[in-house]
Amino acid sequence: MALAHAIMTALIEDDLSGYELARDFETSLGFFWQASHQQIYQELRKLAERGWLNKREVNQRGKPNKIVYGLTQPGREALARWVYSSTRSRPAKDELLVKLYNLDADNAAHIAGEVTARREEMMRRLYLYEKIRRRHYGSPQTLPTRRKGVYLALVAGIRQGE
Amino acid sequence: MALAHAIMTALIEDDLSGYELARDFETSLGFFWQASHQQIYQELRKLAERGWLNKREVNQRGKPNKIVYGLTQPGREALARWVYSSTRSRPAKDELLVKLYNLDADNAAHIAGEVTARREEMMRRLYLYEKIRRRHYGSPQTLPTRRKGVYLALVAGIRQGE
DNA sequence: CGATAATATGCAATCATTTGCATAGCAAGC
DNA sequence: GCTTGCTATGCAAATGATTGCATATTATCG
Repeated sequence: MALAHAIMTALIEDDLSGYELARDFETSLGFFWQASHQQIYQELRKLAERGWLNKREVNQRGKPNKIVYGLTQPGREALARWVYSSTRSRPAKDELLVKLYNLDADNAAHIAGEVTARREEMMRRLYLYEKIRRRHYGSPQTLPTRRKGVYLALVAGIRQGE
Repeated sequence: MALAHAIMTALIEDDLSGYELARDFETSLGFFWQASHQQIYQELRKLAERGWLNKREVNQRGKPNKIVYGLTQPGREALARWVYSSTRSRPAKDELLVKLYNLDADNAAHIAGEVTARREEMMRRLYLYEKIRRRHYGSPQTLPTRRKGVYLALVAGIRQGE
């Protein structure tokens, strides 16, 4: 049930709609936990039913209305408990590395192309994360505790990407 | 359908039983694609039905009989085609980094413990992979093409682990 | 002889995730 | 007026993966 907790984590500081969550999951937290909008919408409803999130509809001008979710007290408590649960390290599944096991003279050019594409995508991502780090985490020692954790996750993500 | 192709990849050079595959998936290829024995047994039967693998029962002394699977010619062709299909980069889901977003004074010690455990596990793994690299991939330039690919995957895995 | 452990395979239920489709409001540009 | 694109939410079906259980053979140790 880690998606639920990833969503709640994204809601620690701000209330967000499903659409906003899905968008944010492509950056920031999405570096460590990706989810499609279908998954997110479903999970949000489940979490609201369970009482871990509250929902309110927000009327907007120029845009369709949205449903904004926020952490409830029981939600915050469940999240705090989850941190103490045992972490199962999900495997990093990577098709590209499996393809490398199939390298031969015929497919070498294709695989090299895929590796290049992967590297370029990662470089774009690293550029974005580096920018975030400089802008928001310039002096990590002075950050409040929770933000230090986010900083560490960011640095870990950058290292891994490199 | 990447599990199917990961399994076939594991069978490129050697015929293996489900049990042996499951064991191997904990090392080598399993660094890039993990699967439980239930998944593997099911997938093996599906692949055999589709004609991509052949199966034969092997009587053993001192152990229960096993069913050994091998790549058929259609299987090899399907695998070769798969290499050219587009790679969807599966996200690296990592609960531990999500937990870091929840860092506070209360849980800091617990999270630090989990980070340490992760690092130690990774160090053990890196030690193993380093050993494999030295023993089997000492002079990568002289390897046949396919083994060069495996070498590159190994190095990528080591770098990522570090 | 009994317990334990490794080998070896499998079913059934549930949960997680993806894929494909569907709808709808409004803005901006042609 | 039409198309395109972004915002916003959702259903249904299929696939992928985990969890819990079940079974059986043989070796080894006490």
